[in-house]
This record gives sequence, structure tokens and C-alpha cells, in this order.
Amino acid sequence: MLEQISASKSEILDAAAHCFMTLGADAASIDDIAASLGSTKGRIYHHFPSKGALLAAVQLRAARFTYGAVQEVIDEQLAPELCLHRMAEAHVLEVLRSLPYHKVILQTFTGARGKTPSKAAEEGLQAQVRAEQRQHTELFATQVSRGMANGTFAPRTLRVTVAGLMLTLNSPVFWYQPGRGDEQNFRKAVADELAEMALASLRA
Amino acid sequence: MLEQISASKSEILDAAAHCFMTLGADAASIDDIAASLGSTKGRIYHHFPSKGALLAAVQLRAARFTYGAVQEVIDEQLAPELCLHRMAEAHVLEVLRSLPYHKVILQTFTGARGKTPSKAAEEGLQAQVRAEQRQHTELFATQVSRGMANGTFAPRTLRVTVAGLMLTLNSPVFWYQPGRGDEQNFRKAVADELAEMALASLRA
DNA sequence: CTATAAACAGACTACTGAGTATGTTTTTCC
DNA sequence: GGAAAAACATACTCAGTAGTCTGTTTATAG
Repeated sequence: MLEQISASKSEILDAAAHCFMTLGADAASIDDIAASLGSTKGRIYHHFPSKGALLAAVQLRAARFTYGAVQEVIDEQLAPELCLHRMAEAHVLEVLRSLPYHKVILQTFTGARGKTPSKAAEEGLQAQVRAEQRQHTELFATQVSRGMANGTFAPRTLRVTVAGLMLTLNSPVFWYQPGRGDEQNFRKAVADELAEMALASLRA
Repeated sequence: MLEQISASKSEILDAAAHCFMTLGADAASIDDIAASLGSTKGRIYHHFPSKGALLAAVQLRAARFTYGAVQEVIDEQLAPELCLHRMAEAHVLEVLRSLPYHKVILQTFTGARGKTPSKAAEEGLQAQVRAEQRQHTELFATQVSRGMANGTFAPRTLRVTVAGLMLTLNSPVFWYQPGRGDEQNFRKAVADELAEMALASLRA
């Protein structure tokens, strides 16, 4: 489960995420990633069997980043509204921290199944990625569901509501660009505003 | 401005949007699009100078679809809240109607600038696409701004708020799949729920 | 110190897909 | 009906890239 990742492998994943982000997951070649590491293809293909597997590994890491961050702050004792607020803030902050990874998620979340019959092994990886993503949104869905039954949230279609909620929390992926001064405070402010918006969209 | 589009050209755009949606904008080849038309490359390259230009044309049409639909229902006399609700509903309905086009927008809205120095002519098209998209979101930004000054909406960072708003309204792009019975009613219901959520996320 | 395996580098192959150049058909217009 | 142009089809070129194969270095263990 824990998938011990070597330092070199982790470094490759970072570089891959960065290249996928800047060039696009399709346009970025293995050579590009290798070059950004000061290495060659050999290194990458020694650790990953194919480009698809590398991409899946990046996506998997992205899902686990947010899942871990959110799962840490969950407190079932709290009212759904308060619990969700903490979860939302944690999610946004994590997205801002590991931005490249989540930009990759976006690029491959468009429902565009590639035309290559996908070696079956890769199909399995993609399934695992989707499973862990689903597991993550389920954390939110549970609280939203509680809040609806509770009466604090407006009664709406759960799937539609949660989808909209997650989209709002992931919105920085579209516009956020690091490198402006006062990073830490700005991130806090954004996380707070988005959490507020997300919560407000649910209230009855 | 109106860009008179011939019937054949329009047919190509539809097929391109559909292929880009199902296969991904990068993975879909010109031959794929031609095949889905029962034609060959020749037809496409007769109407469009390059794949980039074709892609840009699809994106441009997507922007104009929503812009036209939203602009029609705007009534400056109305209170910002009511006006925005109408706009939101119109936007969602139009997205559901011309879904393939908007899925393409998504795939290319990830901030992934391709590495090709982009023939300058294409750079211009991309700029125009961004301009018309901006023009469209500006319609919403205006009303949100009015509502904030008004006091009916919570005072927040305008850019962050509007970005989140548009994301919510575009969320069906991620999960909606046509072909279920009772299409018309289902669309109305989705549009209504999303408009409600979007408005609720703004209120003070 | 040596053997063995892991961690790479570098050159090569095979294929895909964008773009072109030219030929062929259909329409348009006088 | 005939010329000119538009609307395609077909066959080709050529650059880029995923994946492979073999060699070379570096760690690791005995």
C-alpha cells in the first residue's frame, strides 16, 4: 500500500509533473522530462515501463497528496459544516502546494479515453487512479450528505452538488501562478475565500 | 465579425469537436476527423490552414455559443441577483446543448502552452479566443461586481470569485453524458440546481 | 578486492501523424 | 456548353517520439 518510493523515482515524478504542466501531458516527451533532469531516457525507462505508467504514477501521487491532507483534519465529532470547512481549506492549501501534480490531473480528467487499446496493464493503473480519486471525493460526499440530512444544507442532487463543490476547490488549478511575493499569506487567503464560497453554495 | 460559415465548414467543425472530445485534442489526428466525415485530409486542409487553426475555430465557436446565449437574457434593469440567475441558467443550458465544443475548451484551458513557437498566425487566433472568452466572463464579472457593491453579495476577491463561479457553471462538462431519456427535463433540472448553487456561493 | 546487480547513458529502430503537392471532380457563372 | 474556380481525393515527404538494445558506470555484498 505505501509503495516505498526511492529518492530518484520521486525526483523523476516531480520533473514529469512539471513538464506535463508546462507542455501538456501529450506534448511533453520523455526526452523533455529527461532533459529537465539533466539525464537521458535511460534513467526514466529504468524506473517506469512506459509513458502511460509514468503519467499514472503522477496522477496517483496527486490523489494521495490531497487525500492525505484532507483525511488528517477530519473530525467526525464536528458538525458537518465545520468539518467540511476544515477539509476544504486543507484541500485548497495542498493543491496550491503541489500544483503541478494537480494540473496534470486536470488535463487527463476530460473523459478523453485515448485511442490506443492501452496494454491492459495501463488500464489497471488508470482504474486505480480513478478509484483513489473517487475515494477522496467520497470524503466530501459523506459530509455533504450528513449536512443535507441535517437540514443545514439545501437538498439537492448529491452527485451534481459534490462535483460542483470539488470544482470550486480545484479552481486555483486554472489561474494560480506561484512566484508572487508573500506566498504564504496569499495562499491562506485564497484557501479561506474558496472554503467560504464552497460552504455558502451548500447552505439552505 | 459574423464570419459567414459555409455548411461544409460547419460540418467539419462539428466532427472536429466530437473527435477532440472523445479522443483528446492532441491524440485526435486530422485523419481521424476526416474519417469520421467519410472524407480525407484534403477536405479539411482546404478549409483550414492547420490543425491549430481548426482547434482555434472550434474554441472560438464554443465561446460565441455561450456568449450569444447569455447575452440574450441580460436585463440591466433587473437586480444583479435575478439577472445573474437568468444568465447562469442560460449558460448551463447552452453548455449542455453544445457539449463537445465546451469539452474542447476545457482540454486547452489548462495553461499548457505547446512548445512549438506557434506560427504567429496561430498565436493571433489563440489570442482572439482568449479575448472572446474573457469578454464572456466579463458579462458575469460585471453583475457580480454590482452585487458586491450592492451588499447582496459577500465582499470577496473578484477574480477568485468569478473563476469559481464559472467553474461551477461549467462543471457538467466533466460528468454529463447525453443519451439518457427525458433529456429536456433533466437539463432544465441541472441548470436550475447549478444556478442556485452558483448564486448561493455569492450571497453574503 | 572482486563479483554482481542496480542505475544510468547513448545510439538505433519503427511508426505515427502533420503538412504538401498534384490530380480529379464538381459547381458556378458567363 | 465551356472556362474558371472551388471542393475535394490520393500519394507522398519528413520531423518528432515511444520504446529497445547494448554498453558503461556506480553502488552493494561477500
